[in-house]
Amino acid sequence: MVKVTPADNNALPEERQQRILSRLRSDGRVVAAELALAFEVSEDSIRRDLRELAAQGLCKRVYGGALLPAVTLTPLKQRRTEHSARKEALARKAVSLVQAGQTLLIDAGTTNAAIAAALPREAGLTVITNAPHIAQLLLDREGFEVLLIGGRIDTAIGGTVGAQAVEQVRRVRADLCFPGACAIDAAHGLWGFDSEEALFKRAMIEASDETVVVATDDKLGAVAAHQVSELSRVQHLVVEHSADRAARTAFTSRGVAVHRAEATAG
Amino acid sequence: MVKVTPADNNALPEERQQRILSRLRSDGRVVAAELALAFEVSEDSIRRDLRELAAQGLCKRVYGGALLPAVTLTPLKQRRTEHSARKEALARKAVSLVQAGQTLLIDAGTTNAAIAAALPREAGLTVITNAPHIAQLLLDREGFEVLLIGGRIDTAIGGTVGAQAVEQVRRVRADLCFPGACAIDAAHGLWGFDSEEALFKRAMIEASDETVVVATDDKLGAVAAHQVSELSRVQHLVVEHSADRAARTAFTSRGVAVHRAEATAG
DNA sequence: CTCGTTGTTGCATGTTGTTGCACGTTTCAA
DNA sequence: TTGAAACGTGCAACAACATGCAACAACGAG
Repeated sequence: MVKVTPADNNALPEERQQRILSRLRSDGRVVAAELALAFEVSEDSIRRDLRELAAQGLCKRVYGGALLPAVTLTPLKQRRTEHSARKEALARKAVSLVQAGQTLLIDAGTTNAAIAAALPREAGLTVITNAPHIAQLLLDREGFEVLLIGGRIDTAIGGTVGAQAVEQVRRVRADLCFPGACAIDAAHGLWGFDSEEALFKRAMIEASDETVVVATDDKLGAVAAHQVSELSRVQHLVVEHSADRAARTAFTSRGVAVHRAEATAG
Repeated sequence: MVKVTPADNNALPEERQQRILSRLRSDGRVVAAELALAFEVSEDSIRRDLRELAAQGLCKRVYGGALLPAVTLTPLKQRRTEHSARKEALARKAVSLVQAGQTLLIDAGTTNAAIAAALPREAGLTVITNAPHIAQLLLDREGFEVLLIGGRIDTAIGGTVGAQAVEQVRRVRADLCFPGACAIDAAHGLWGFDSEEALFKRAMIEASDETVVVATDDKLGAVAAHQVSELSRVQHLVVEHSADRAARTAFTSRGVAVHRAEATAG
């Protein structure tokens, strides 16, 4: 059985590659011959597409078609070591929104790990997180009440997502939540790369009184595949010092309090 | 009964190998003739697949099909770790009880962290743990399926205990469990220092087919405040090389398989 | 409008990977 | 010991592949 989207037959080359990727992500595999039939191009062109996608690490070519790339696409450990000054500046500004005695819901992610590391000790904070790395970090520093969200860990995310995690988040209540931002756009709100991830972030936001989105420049105005929530559920946005002025006012005019991090030394 | 995924019949060659591996991991064994039928290829092709998988150490070929490979101990790499040589020796012996494809329930604790660090990669192991430190350790090494037990983290224990954690453990099933031992006594069984901790360990044992207690010398024959379980629920006991002979036979005579770690170099 | 450039496409070429079969060998159980 | 089933190997047929090339459309500069 071969799915044929109405417009598959006359797609632009780049558009065709996107559609191939989309099929790959939903089915886990694509067959060159089937794609050639669906897009009405020769298998040679399909092979060229797959070659390019593979060069970008977006698929793994195999005899007859392509599969999803091996899960080891995750240099998570490596990413974590990037203690960039920019993320620390963002984290310092984000932490200024936290008040003593509050309960925080902190998502997985390197930016959020920086925030957790910047939290004040001895402020009687309770932190709920789905990331073992963040939990560990806070345990080492002592002085925090830490609650762990259980479930299956997604290695690409570095934390738990999925039904079990969502169910647990629904049973807690937080003052502030820090959903990791994959993309945020003034018109369409907050976005995630992965479906499960987006559902989890949404649950986080619904379990919190206020939401703080901390976004590096590359995430501003971007849009990803799965919507997490409307912008109206976001009360605070923390951006880098270098963030575009127009982008900042776009959020401010929609009722989001925009906080600008200090300029970094470097 | 032979499971047949809808698309098994026309899988790409490499995809077919992945599916074979997947079957192997879930069933523990595969039969060449069945695979040939399911994938609609000749047994020759299946044999070629199994040969390749075996060459990568991902399966063990036997007459008629293939089995999961025997667990190969991780080469003793002299990495700088906080674990003492004694704990590493204990961990190596404990890991030898693990078979490829199994699901393990691992409690918090430094000894258990050493065990987690000694687990073989690429053996298709699923690890369920209540300790963020252990989860983090396995995520960094990659190649493991990790499930996190959520709940409030007890800072003294370094992992989650309490009602929520117990509830989650009740919903999983493991082949082997490693409850951290506070004290173990031939007459009275396994003991914990803390009430909540003991309840959690009991839940772990009840969720597992077999229980392995790994005990340093100081814990042998000791008794603590809260009983975790009778000795009858413990199938394996791993002790140090230096463990008292009388203490060892006391456990052996009660039906517990006692495994003695190698003598440490230092 | 014309021309050159660029990018895409399909085709022809030779190469590589995969498959099933034949044949001789090994394994296992009766 | 014997026979059937499973196995390894070599081989030929075939499908998928990479590469080079020419045709063609889209596009911008002159």
